[in-house]
Amino acid sequence: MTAARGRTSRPTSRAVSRPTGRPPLTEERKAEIRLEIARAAVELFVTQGVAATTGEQIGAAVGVSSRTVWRYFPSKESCVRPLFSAGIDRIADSLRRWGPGRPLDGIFDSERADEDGPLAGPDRATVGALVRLTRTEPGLRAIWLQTYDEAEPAFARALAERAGLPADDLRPTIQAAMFNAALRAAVEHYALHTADTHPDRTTAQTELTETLRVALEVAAEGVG
Amino acid sequence: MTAARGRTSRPTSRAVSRPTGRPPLTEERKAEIRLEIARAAVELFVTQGVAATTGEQIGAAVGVSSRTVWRYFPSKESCVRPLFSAGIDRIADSLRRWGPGRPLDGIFDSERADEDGPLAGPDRATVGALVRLTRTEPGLRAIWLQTYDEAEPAFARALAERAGLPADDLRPTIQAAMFNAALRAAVEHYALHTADTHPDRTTAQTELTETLRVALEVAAEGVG
DNA sequence: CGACTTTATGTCTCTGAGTGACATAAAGTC
DNA sequence: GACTTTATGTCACTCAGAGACATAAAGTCG
Repeated sequence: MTAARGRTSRPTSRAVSRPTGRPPLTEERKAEIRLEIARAAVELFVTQGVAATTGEQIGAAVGVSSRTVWRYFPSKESCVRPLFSAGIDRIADSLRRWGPGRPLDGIFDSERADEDGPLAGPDRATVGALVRLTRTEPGLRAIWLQTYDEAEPAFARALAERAGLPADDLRPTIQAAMFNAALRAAVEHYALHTADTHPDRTTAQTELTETLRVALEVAAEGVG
Repeated sequence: MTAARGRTSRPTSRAVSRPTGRPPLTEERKAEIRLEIARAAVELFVTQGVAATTGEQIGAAVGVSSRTVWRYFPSKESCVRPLFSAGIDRIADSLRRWGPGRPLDGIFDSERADEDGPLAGPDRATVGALVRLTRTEPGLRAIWLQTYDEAEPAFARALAERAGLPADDLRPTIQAAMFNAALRAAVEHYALHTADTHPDRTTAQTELTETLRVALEVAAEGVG
């Protein structure tokens, strides 16, 4: 197992006089392990299907017992979440850093969408396949939706702040849901229609950026 | 058990010479049973929490074995779906009957939203409580999201048709997702903020209609 | 009425997800 | 090496959910 065995990294900042003993895993290390389990799970889900893969198999693929898998993830399907949430987290960060008064449609190009957008990173192709799997695997679909759903309150807060409204106001709440849904639909559309037609990475990324640009445009226009 | 026992209703139109034997349950009868199980499940979920209620208990509450519960629903949490989907189905019907060229914001008032809108019907209060439960019960949240998610393709087709575009075009797909999300967010906001402040039925319904009107307005405006 | 047929539900059994309790190993301090 | 804390493994358990089969319900036809 390349993953979960031992190997505590040094915590950078000393907490105020921690008692002696084995130092706990850093959050970074935990995230690494989670990601390793996630990749193994996706590999199995794609090749065998979700129902046919057991927690035991997922653990074995990383050299870990099933019990440990459940310590890192609350359910079998949720093992894919780190792959899903990476892209959304980048968008949420972009939105958070975005100042008030500026139009939303500047988010991606200013933030180097080619590298930082959703579906970026080393798992681009994997996540694409995973999103496609969402169509046939209801359990994965649920995780996919849940991942976006959990980002929604943060969007709502940001939009409410920009508009100078209370955080639980109806309008920014609805706008956040719409913004979120537009992004999700765009990523899905990309994964389903244009992903595998462009094996070349840069072309594919350009397509994705264009798709997201349309999403922001439609979000700004509204549904007529 | 008031529910699932026997009692086949007469199929209205004879299928072309069905062979002899016990007639199958009509779809209406099946829907009745599903609804009865759903109500019992919600009752238990609200009072005990989801984790604490077993399939056996749900079945017992309707006088049916757990095996039968799984014949009507694929999972414990999905027992609540009939309550959730009723409102969305009404909206989908409204949208389907809506002619091309007309603005979306006429949907509800013309369709007597007070009686036919989401959260209408005898289960109005129950569904409100259920939507609130969604905040603390991830399993129910997943069903709630899934219910709306499944309505999305129909919305996308309707919008694509209105715009004279192919069904899988990017823009109507995104618009459908936004429209859907706006409705969902509005219903949630209503259930969380204004539902129990108006125990009076008509006042509550008026509030809901107003909330939905805002949702359609925001959907039409877009997120600025 | 009873023989026959089809459907709905119950019973039994099994796999696997997920949890809690406890044992053991890893990785540090003194 | 003694001691402490954390991470993981092992074992035992509950329950969700599915498959196989038996039985009951509800009809038709003689």
